[in-house]
Amino acid sequence: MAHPPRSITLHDVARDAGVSVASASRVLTGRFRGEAAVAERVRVSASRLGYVPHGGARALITRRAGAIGVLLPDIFGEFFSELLRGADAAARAAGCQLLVAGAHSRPDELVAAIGAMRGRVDGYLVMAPHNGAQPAIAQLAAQMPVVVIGGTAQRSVLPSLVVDNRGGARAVGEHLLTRGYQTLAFVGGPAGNADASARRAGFLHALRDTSQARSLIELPGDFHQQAGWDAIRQLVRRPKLPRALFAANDAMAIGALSALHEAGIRVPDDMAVVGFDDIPMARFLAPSLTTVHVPIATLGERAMMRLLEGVRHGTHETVFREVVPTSLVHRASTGAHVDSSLSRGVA
Amino acid sequence: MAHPPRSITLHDVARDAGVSVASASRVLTGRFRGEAAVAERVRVSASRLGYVPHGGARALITRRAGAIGVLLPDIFGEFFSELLRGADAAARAAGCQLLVAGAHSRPDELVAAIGAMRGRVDGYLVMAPHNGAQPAIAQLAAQMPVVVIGGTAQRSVLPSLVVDNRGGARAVGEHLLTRGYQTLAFVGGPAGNADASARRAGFLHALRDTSQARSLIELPGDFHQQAGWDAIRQLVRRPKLPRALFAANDAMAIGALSALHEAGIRVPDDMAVVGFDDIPMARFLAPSLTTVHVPIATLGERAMMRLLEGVRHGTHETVFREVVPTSLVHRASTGAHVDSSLSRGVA
DNA sequence: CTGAAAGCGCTTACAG
DNA sequence: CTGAAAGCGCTTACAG
Repeated sequence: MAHPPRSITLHDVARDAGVSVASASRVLTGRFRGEAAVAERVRVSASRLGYVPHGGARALITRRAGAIGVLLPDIFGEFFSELLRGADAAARAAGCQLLVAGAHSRPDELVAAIGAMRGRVDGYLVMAPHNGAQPAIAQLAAQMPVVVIGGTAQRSVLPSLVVDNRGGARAVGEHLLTRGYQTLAFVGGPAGNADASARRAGFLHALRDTSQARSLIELPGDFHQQAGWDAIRQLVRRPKLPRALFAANDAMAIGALSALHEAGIRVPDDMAVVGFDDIPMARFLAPSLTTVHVPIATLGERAMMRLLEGVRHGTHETVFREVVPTSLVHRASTGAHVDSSLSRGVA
Repeated sequence: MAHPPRSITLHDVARDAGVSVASASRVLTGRFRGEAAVAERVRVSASRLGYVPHGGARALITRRAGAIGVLLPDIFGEFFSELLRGADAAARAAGCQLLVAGAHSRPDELVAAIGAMRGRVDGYLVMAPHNGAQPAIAQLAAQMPVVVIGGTAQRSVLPSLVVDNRGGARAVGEHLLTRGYQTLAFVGGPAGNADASARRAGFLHALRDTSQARSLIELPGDFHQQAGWDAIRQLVRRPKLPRALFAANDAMAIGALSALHEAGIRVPDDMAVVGFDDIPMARFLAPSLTTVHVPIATLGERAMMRLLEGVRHGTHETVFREVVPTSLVHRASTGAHVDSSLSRGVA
């Protein structure tokens, strides 16, 4: 293992500026109370020598790593880049780094990732929608500030930010019923995924609340586009096509639109399609996708802000549950008017 | 600032196991040569006390941070999550963490992000397609292992992995000409973006190489969906529509498909559309998108692997330029047959 | 093999 | 105000 050439330390800067390391440290951390000229000399030396503080040494003494661990279930799709974008913005505003790890589908992988970050982060932002991950997260939260995003069981006692999945899905059900759709299909999310379950529950709730006659076909899914595609392939084999399809997320709705297009089934004329998430691309689909808007970047940002509060005040015992509201966005895939904001340059 | 309760240190483990910290350290880092029973005692103590090494202290003494800084121009869209996924996989395989920072459009922001990571990373993976960022990166590379992904100027002397933009774009031009399209439009990328320039150059090259009469309309773009949408709005105002559109990336092609759909212009019958990147969603568009395949996750993975090599051997002086090949994928948006791999469950 | 000790680079009481 | 010194938690020559 070759070592990088020994880099410039505070000692070098201090000597160059003719002061003690203590004074140099004070200047550079803004705690210096002496003559301005001396401070200036230190700053000049530091920048001329290209000094950069050693993060590890600083973390050792300040007991603050200056970084937040971000654990994602899997890194793919627009959803996660949006979430990360929000978290990154909030962390940067607080001068904090992001240590990111993705692709944890099994609880033991999550535990391993948590362990690998120990000692180098001040807290964790965790997205682990699978119910099996709960115990590991709860244990972590007992020792460190943790904020969970989405997908916690109802009775969870973890600090968490959750999307109003039930409310959003219920609005979808009501919308479809109001528009007179009687035969419906639902493509679900991964088994054991709390967000997916809540969306299903909300949708069923809306259907139950009506006296209208209606039928519902449920199809399995996993949040990937292919699942939406497969769902349509299943449906076309049936004697009668349902008039509306609700996919538990946008990616599957996109897959469904693709298969419908290929099968020559018109949307929304022959079948209406609704998604969930409102990823940035949803409005640019053909036809544009009616979906439940989730403020994804804001979700990441809020979660990070609350986590940083906990880190700052050492109050990681505080349990809270903040629900982020959702709203149904009517677009062309359910026959609504085309979203006019497009022409106003909203990206 | 509240401090977390002082955590378990190696000292605690050593005392609990009845050995010196040196021996405890040796056991835990696999350098212990004594009795197996002693080693076992240390391991038991460590796990019972919930010991986790302090990353900062370890970095201080080993001069290895165990993390790689990843600098992205902006975190959005499927492209970046794919790239990150590949980089994450390679880093994890090497037991390395990812310190991620995004949204650097201006060179000075990039410099700031680099500075903030100094002392806590062993190397940098940089994606900074804007030409103005070159000097900052070159300076960085003189001191630390760096690998640049995509978008470097032709004569760059930085270790880099670049996509074969020219070749891919040229194939698009040739394909369109071969199919007899004579009136073409091109939507470019951001000004000063090296990837975008190379794609334009490759496309123009193909058009120049033919004796066929043809016309080309160039439209400005910025890699966002909206730009593709706007491009179509521009084109429909003209007296005559071009027969084929090439967008410098998939996001803009998606925006174009959306606007074409809304305008009632059929794809590919009235206008063929081609993108670049082959993001996972491309095959699920309606119609499915003909585009240039870029192995995005592989790109991130390869780049990380080469970077880690440099870190391991301290050979960050080695300059290389690895070109990742691209290939044109024919789908429905240019009238090709529908991609049959869909039905084989490829997500 | 094993432990006492030095030292990585930094910040911060503690004296002066 | 300012500097010498202690010490954060760890690894690794160096003796024994």
